[in-house]
Amino acid sequence: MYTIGQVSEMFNLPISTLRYYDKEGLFPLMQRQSGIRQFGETEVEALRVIECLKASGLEIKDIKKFMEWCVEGPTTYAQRKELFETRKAAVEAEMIQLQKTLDMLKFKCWYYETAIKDGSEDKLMEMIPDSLPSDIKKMYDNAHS
Amino acid sequence: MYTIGQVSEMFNLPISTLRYYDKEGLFPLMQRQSGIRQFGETEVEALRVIECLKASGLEIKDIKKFMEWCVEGPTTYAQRKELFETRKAAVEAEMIQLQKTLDMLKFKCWYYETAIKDGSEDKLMEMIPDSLPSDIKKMYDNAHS
DNA sequence: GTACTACCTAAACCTAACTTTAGGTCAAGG
DNA sequence: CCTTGACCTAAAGTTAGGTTTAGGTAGTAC
Repeated sequence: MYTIGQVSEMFNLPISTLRYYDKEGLFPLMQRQSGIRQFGETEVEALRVIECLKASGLEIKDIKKFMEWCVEGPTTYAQRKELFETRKAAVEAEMIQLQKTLDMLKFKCWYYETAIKDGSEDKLMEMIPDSLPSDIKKMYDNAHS
Repeated sequence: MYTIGQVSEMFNLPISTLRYYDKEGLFPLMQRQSGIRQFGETEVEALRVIECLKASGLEIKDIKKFMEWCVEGPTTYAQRKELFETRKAAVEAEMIQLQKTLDMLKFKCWYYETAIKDGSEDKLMEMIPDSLPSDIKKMYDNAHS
């Protein structure tokens, strides 16, 4: 069993955040000892799942719903599985988007490196792809597609 | 030249968002024709960069700063390059984090699939890794590391 | 000439996820 | 005893990134 302060250190989360999560119903089974929260293994594991679901883009109120399903027992296995499948698809989609963003950023890094080396003097030049040599424009177009 | 409505359709962004971006100073060179915004190639290209920087996690006020650097001309190439290098690093870090999240989600999908097949009846079983067989726990631990 | 559409502004409103504040309990140490 | 530290609550405040509202202008279609 851990106090809220210990869990705060373990997860590097402010105490206020843990209390907020509790208020939002993310620890439906948490016990109290004369008013003081007692974080057990269940709550610590719940926090790991919370961080995962949050990182996947799920909102607090939907994480709460998931925690309620957990309390309901095996009858909700299918719903829980579906939730994770949906989150998996969402994260995969986000990674594809992030990869495109990364390609564009790499192009921009290369672009400014080149611009600095060549000591160009065009104002806002990086915004006018048509003015670039065709091989560079190709790299540019790839970065934008 | 495009109207705000045309740009809204091109980028699939609400008109209100474009006006908000303008108010925040994201199109420092935009012209007006008797009060009406005129989006030129500069603004369209700016919007592409805005979407990229936003997707990289940059805040609006910092995107504005970047746009001001663009107006200042070649003297700010180094700062702009550094900004993109920083964004690149941020996105790379986020992708690593997302990959970890994805591993955990995949484990959870597999976990519930197994739980459904085996028809287990443990309440909150997915929160008690110690109760799992060691080969499964290994997969679990991998997913958590 | 009037209805419709697309544009405009300023300012109020909204939401999620926290954080801060103000005031209170309780156990241990000096 | 009284102060310090760790816990508690309810409620107000914060921030980013928009969206909505209310009221107005301007060009075209009938």
